[in-house]
Amino acid sequence: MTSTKQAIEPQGVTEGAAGGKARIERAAVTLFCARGVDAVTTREIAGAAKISEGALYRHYPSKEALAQAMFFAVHSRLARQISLAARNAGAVQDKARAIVSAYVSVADRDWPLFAYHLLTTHRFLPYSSQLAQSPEIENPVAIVESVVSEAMKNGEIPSGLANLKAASALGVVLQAALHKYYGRIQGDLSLHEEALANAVVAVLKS
Amino acid sequence: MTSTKQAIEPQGVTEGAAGGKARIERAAVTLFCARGVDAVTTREIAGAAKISEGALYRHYPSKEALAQAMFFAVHSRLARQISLAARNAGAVQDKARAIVSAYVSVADRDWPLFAYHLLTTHRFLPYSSQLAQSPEIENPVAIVESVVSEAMKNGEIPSGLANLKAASALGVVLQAALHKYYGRIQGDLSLHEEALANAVVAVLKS
DNA sequence: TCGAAGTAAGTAAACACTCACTCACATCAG
DNA sequence: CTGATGTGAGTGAGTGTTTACTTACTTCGA
Repeated sequence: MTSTKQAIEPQGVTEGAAGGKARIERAAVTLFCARGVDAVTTREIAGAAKISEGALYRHYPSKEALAQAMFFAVHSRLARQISLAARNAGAVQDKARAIVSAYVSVADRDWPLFAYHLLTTHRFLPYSSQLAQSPEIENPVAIVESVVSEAMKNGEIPSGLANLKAASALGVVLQAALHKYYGRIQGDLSLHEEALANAVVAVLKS
Repeated sequence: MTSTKQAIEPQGVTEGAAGGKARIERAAVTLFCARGVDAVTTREIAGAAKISEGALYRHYPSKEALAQAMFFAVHSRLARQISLAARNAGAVQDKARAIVSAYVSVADRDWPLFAYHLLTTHRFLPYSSQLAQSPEIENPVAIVESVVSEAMKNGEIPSGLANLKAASALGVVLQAALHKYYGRIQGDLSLHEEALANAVVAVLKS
């Protein structure tokens, strides 16, 4: 138990010990959330992480690279978990519940990091299509859209605009997360997993 | 018809003619959306508005004041329309439909301005509680929460956490708007008013 | 002893904002 | 009608400060 890496998840960014790099990442994510990437200075990040400004550049070549790395750490984790959830279950309802479960568990596992992703998506999405690791399917939104689209073809849910329905379903969960960030909802998101899943299913069937 | 001011709404910010101030506002909102308030320079705004940097300061005392003014222009318009919608109708379903209608009509009336509001809410919400024009009720989110809360008391919808349900209901509409901004949904939001309203009602009843 | 991690003091560029001045256009006393 | 006076909007070249990033040097654990 002492040296085994416990590698179910590859010990994600910013989690675990308090090494210099981890402290930088935690400080950066918290500050970026509170004031926005562009308004936070490298001096502030270094100060909050209790290292000098120069040391920051031992770990990341630029502020932008740090901001990007933090974003894609959650983004790819989300994509992986959701893709898995979408593959496993059978009926749409089950897939929906599994996807909601994946979202809230990623959010609760590292809330500051998830909040950062939530608040800065529109800043980094352009990069996402540039990089295009997998053809397009490694994007949480795209995965949800394809699940909805298939369920419409199967006649499991009323047909309509898959894009729109996917957006609405996602919104149920993401806005709840946002309201948690604003302090309007307390406690772990997983406390509300049941209610959120029910709401998502209701949207899909509407 | 030639000289009457047609003043149903007080000819909102950035709408109408192409005067210097209006050009500044349109340019600023567009740039702020695309790259974020902090990343956009005053020189860029002036350039896009085809005036000099100095002229910008004849109309607004600072870049931040300009950004704030644009935000609260939509924020208060939204609050007014939603408050009206919430007051008029009787049953929750009707209120929900009226509120959705208010959202999409504000969004369609001046989409760039609405998109700016959508993308920068988390930046300006702190100010909103500082200013606190009306005790708290002039906030779109708070209005929706109180509608949900009352409907729960009346037994119109299953009881539960009003905050959570309000967030989920709002998410249905706001995420759809976001997806329109990302280009995943085309055309005016009002094209989807019916579908969105149905989804919101489904969430409330879930 | 060697390299990764840290420090303190830079530097050049970019930024928000200012300032002295111009200009087109009202207003209106003589 | 006309010339003086005022005004709101515009210009463009600054100004001081702040910023991301660099560099030369130190520390220290394996």
